Amino acid sequence: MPATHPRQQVDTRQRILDVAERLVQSRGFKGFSYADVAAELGITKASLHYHFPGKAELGEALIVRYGARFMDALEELDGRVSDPRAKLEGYAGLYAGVLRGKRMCLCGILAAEYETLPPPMRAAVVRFFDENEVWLARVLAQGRSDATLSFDGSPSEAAQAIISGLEGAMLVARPYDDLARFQSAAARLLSGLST
Amino acid sequence: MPATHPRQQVDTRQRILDVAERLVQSRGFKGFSYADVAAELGITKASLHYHFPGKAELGEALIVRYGARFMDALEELDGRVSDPRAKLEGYAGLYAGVLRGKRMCLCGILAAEYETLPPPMRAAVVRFFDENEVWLARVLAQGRSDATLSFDGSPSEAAQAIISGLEGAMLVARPYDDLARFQSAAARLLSGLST
DNA sequence: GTCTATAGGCAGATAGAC
DNA sequence: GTCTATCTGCCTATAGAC
Repeated sequence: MPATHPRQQVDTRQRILDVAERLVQSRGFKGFSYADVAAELGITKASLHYHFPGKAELGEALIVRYGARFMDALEELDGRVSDPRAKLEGYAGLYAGVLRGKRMCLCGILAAEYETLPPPMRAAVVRFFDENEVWLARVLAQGRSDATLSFDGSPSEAAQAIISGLEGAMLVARPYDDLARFQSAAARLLSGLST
Repeated sequence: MPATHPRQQVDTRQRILDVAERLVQSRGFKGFSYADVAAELGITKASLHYHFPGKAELGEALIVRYGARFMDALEELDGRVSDPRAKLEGYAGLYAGVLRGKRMCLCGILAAEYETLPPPMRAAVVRFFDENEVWLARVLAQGRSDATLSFDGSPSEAAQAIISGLEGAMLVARPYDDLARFQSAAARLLSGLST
């Protein structure tokens, strides 16, 4: 089966996304420029515009890819472990992995810049949080039904608290460059759900 | 007792800080410009540079004033209520008040932009979190000693979890423009500390 | 696909008159 | 203290050659 796109173009597109993703996760969407990405890849700014017409389209593509990868990781987690409690630990571990790379969650940092984002990017950020909430709520509901987890309120509410708790833990841990600070807060979040 | 500075200058300086503070809390530090502030106050950009030589100095002054006001509010809270549990609710209420004004915590949004901040601003952001942690840890220690609160680990660790939990709850609630979402997460954070 | 060249705008900042 | 005028630099984006 032939590739649907010329290989070189696809590779360049992915490399652009890789560099831009790292820059956004560390410096924010307004904190990086086409010039930054171009310089790092050894190409020109004009070439970037061939792959992504504008910064808004690049930003949207970043969120879509990031969200898809995150969902893939959650599916992989579903296949690997069945215990709800272990799934939650795996979920927190995904965040820890991001922070280990000195990065903030892409959608967490974009949430901070939400007011200045173009509407398509705003919608994609909210979609990311919604998808996470759905996955977490399912795990929480399962855990409650088999009595491995215990919590007040609806699974969705509890899921929202986990998401915001982990995002906040990343946000604050990063200035301190202190992974343990994140781990401590994350463990505390999940321990409240144990039976 | 005469004012140490001419009244008009002081007022202008405060009005600059007021406008800039609101802009940073909604759009971020890189999301506003001297032109924005000047236009809103009906003065010129050049006048702003008289009061604050550069954006870095303006930003630092913003954090210092914000932190001082926050600490004042905590002192007022200490004088008004004595029950540790009520103090924590009052603490979360301060965050809720900020969010009600469609704003993010100043230092929370600056934490997201941390990598791009000038060093003096970085130090001031960390100082803000540290001061909050000290206050919270004292309340938590008191609550544990009089058995009105219960938690694992050190008061400082628990304090860090509260700060990051509330910051994250604001961060995520804002794209949804949903105060209830924040309140739900905040209540869940504090309920885990009750006896 | 990638380049050179450039447009057009906005950013932070300064000089100097009043 | 505030103004006008201006500078320099970086930004996103486009035109058109190769």
